[in-house]
Amino acid sequence: MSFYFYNTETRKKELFSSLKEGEVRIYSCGPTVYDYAHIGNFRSYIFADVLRRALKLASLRVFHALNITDVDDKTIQGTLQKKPEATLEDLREHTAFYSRAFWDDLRILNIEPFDFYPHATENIEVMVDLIQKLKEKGLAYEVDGSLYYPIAKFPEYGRLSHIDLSQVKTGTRYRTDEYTKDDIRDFVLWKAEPRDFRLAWDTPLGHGRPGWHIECSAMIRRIFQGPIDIHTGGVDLIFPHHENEIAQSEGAYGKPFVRYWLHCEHLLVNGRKMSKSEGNFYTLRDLLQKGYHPAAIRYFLMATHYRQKLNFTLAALDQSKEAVRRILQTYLRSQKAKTEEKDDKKLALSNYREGFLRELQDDLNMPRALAHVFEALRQINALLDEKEDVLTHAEKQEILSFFQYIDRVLGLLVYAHDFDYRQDIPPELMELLQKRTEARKKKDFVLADLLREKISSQGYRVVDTKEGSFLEKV
RNA sequence: GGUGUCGUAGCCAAGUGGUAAGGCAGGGCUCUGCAAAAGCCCCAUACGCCGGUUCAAAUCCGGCCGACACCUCCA
Repeated sequence: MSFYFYNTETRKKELFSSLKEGEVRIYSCGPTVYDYAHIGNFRSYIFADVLRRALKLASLRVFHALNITDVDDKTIQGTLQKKPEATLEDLREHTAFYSRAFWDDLRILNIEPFDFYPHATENIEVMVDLIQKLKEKGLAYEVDGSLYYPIAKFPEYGRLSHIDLSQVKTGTRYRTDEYTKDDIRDFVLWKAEPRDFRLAWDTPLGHGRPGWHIECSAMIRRIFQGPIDIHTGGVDLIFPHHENEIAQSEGAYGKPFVRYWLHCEHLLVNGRKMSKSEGNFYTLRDLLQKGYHPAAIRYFLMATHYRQKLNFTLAALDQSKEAVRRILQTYLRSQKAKTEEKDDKKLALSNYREGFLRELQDDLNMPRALAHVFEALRQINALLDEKEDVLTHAEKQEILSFFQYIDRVLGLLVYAHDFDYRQDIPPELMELLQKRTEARKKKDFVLADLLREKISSQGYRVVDTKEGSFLEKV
């Protein structure tokens, strides 16, 4: 069994093979740390997470980098706003704040740590080297100290985004006369800054700072020393960002750069792209504050196929929570099941397990993978019903190992505790429950129901089972 | 204007030539003093509209309608 991925460059689902057998090198475009990331951004990181987890589930070794853009117009602007005389140290402080917020968010969403987190500001030299290489090859020209890439000299420019350059609009959306570039579609490699501007570096290229696109090309080179297998990002990066990366990397090294380009579709709000500039975004913090659970958010973001636009609504988040609850409820129930001394086994989950992986291998078809999970849940619950929560060791093992297996990709079990409501009950409520139990024994149902209402008014519900009564926080 | 994507049940969402996965909601049942919770079962003759190809189409082709995205910083 092998993976198939939809490659943006060929617009086809292709059989995946890595450069080095058994190993996969991935680079995912990460955040610019000028503000809190919104959950649309996180869709793309969850996608990267699911990708790496799926590859690992299939026993491949993954080397995965996520870059942190910590210098650009926005980070500089933010720093200067706080302190007009800001230095690079201030820039670092400013971006460190949002970096930390970003790490927190990744952890909250249970996104596995990546292997490399290259920061742009820590790779200035590498970028300078790359730009110099481009200069040597005649793939950079200077205007007023800044360096630009002449796309006319890279004949394959446009092959990723399938943009026909002759069709690109000119004159209407650009005011051509404002540009000093030879061709308005050329992009900047190095931006020269005035001597007294302190948020810049002194390099052999002069005093200035790198253009945005160069960082990915340079850092990929530094980390992987050559071509990579998979490059991911949101669809909005296809053009021009990734197109420019290709021009830079292949232009400089004359070798293929990326084997498979995978792009994740946008998260929408009311049918429109969630974005900072539109102002229609939610951060993870916003949603947590509204009381939504990280597990519901993680599930919501990964349950739809990554190449499908996904419309965000709070109602959809509620639906996701119910789905997660169902998964975790069954997990907890299985975990709590008693065992009996028999060695027969009345269920086999291997079909679901194999189906789960098979669907993921088909271009990460998570909706189908999840369908297998829910079908398995039905089997498991039916067995637990039939055997009144007493399983054989073999059965319990089969079930728990199934959960462990799917969770290597789903990453939901860490939240199970939060869905196990029967804990941390205030003592006074336990007393009321006790009184109710006594009332029921005496068949004083009027009093019992009164006590139940009292408890529920406190935000807890009474759950009667064969083993006795419990309280759950609603 | 160029390049693409999408339109499937009340909602979310797979399927892309062989007769509609899954989730949420809803209904029924089991359990219960009654409830609740939980579980099980049921729930689209139908895939935006109109034509065409085919033994067979949600799936391929053509047209139309609607929505969105990229072409500008953006995951």
